[in-house]
Amino acid sequence: MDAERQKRLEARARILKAVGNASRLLILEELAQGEKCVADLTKAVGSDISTVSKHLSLLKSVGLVRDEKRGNQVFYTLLAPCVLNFFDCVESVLEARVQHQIEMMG
Amino acid sequence: MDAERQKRLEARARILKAVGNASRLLILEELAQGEKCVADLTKAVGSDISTVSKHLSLLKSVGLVRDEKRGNQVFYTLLAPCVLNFFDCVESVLEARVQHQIEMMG
DNA sequence: CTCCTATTTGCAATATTGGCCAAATTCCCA
DNA sequence: TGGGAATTTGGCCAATATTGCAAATAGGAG
Repeated sequence: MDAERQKRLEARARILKAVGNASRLLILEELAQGEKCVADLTKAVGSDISTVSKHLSLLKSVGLVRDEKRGNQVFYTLLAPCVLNFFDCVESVLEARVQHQIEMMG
Repeated sequence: MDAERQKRLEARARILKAVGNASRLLILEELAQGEKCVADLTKAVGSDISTVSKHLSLLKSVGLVRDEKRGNQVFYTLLAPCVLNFFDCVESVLEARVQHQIEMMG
């Protein structure tokens, strides 16, 4: 595979990989409702705050969210709401899988 | 986070994770042109055929592709072309990132 | 300045992934 | 039945990812 294509695919993969994690998906869902601070997101996710902070920093590094410090808290905002459209496609894949499993049983 | 939501998010994450890898993205792009056998995909990807076979089996396990044995070769088909729509969103994120970097420099 | 709160960073432990090689499997053809 | 080609599977290793704890940092209030 040529190097140019390789680079392009790796750039894409980096973003998609960021979305391929349950905790980060939860964070994105929460942020879809509007900006949230790290503490709020930590409550929602249920892991250590340092873990959540790292997830956020990853999402930020790929450009999916933005952070803004106000007082001593940091608020995160969803930058690419289009990622939420992924989910329709993903759901359709899940449903097709279930359908397929039912057929296999019959 | 409640267990139901957790499960739903993990199911989604599994699918998205499958897409978050450069080799697998390449495979999906190739399959977007029509069905291909493992050997053809191996040529395109450039890793060992056993590696490509494992990528394919992962893509199949999450329901993104289907396989069909004909003779002694196995042909893979893209089942969820909607994943290709992800890429527009991903591209927009990439471009926004570049834009942001330019602003930072100015 | 000092304390308190919110967040990030460094570190170590553990888990997962991606890759290759070798062996097993499957199917065709003689 | 035996051999050869295509693919999958198992084993193993290196690289990467995920997590929590503890320490560092940044900001606001007194």
